[in-house]
Amino acid sequence: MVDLLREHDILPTQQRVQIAQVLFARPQHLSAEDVLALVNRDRYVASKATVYNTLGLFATKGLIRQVIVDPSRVFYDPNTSEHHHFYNVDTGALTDIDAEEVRIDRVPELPAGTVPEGVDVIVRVREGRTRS
Amino acid sequence: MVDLLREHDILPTQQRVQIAQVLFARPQHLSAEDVLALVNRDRYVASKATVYNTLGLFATKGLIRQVIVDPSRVFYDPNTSEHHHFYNVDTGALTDIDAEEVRIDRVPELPAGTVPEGVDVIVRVREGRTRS
DNA sequence: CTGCTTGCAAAGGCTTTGCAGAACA
DNA sequence: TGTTCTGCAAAGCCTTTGCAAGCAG
Repeated sequence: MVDLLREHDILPTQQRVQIAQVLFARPQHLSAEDVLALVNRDRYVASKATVYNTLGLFATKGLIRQVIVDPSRVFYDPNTSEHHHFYNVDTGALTDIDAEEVRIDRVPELPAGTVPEGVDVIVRVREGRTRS
Repeated sequence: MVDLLREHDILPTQQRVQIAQVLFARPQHLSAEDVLALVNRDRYVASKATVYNTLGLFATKGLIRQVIVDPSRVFYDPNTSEHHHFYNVDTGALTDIDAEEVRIDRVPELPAGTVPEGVDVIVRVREGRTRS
């Protein structure tokens, strides 16, 4: 974990290591509030300010990725490889979609003077019986 | 404009008609704050509360569409036909992508018990010289 | 008239910030 | 030791809400 941080030019402090461990414990999508709660579950590790600052830092350094699907909060995804998301608008559940499952036939020319940064595909779903 | 509202089961009040006129003046992507400013530009038409409530109502009724690309604010798009967006993370500029320009080869099976709600494709770009 | 809508101001949720003290190389 | 990080509390932003007065049908 310490090495992972170093590889991304992040000084591995106590708090950052603990926060990274929470994020990378398994593939998941956590809000800042989730991370704050999890990192301090057993014993006090980091303040709210530190959690927010650290998540922002990790995202900037490319260690994790922001998932923007809900205007009320940002989710953080430890999986930075190309993939997409289902978002259940009723429950808030966020699920991965493999990159291969979505073929983007080709994106039009980018606006002048811009370079690509990434492509997000969000498939919104809601609770409901599939007509069958 | 009045008819457009009626078709969507929206009681066409003064404020709602004015707000709709701002939104549908041309294809564009406006934040709530933008709408508030535009609708009151010449003379006072609607309060902040009414603008927010009205935008929410219009979105719920399918008259306009929310575009969620920035955690700090929601954009409203009068174009409800299938299409996608470029988002310039440096300038905040939002541009349309025609639906035909992006072919989604097929989305994987939806999570159990859910029905599709919509697909959003966001191509994030940033300022930069295209290496050429 | 009766119900829905509006507006004000206050509250709310999430996130950022200023600054002093603590940790790090 | 010099620099960077942490934490607290306060501030900030966008958005929602409660409630009384006003408008629509």
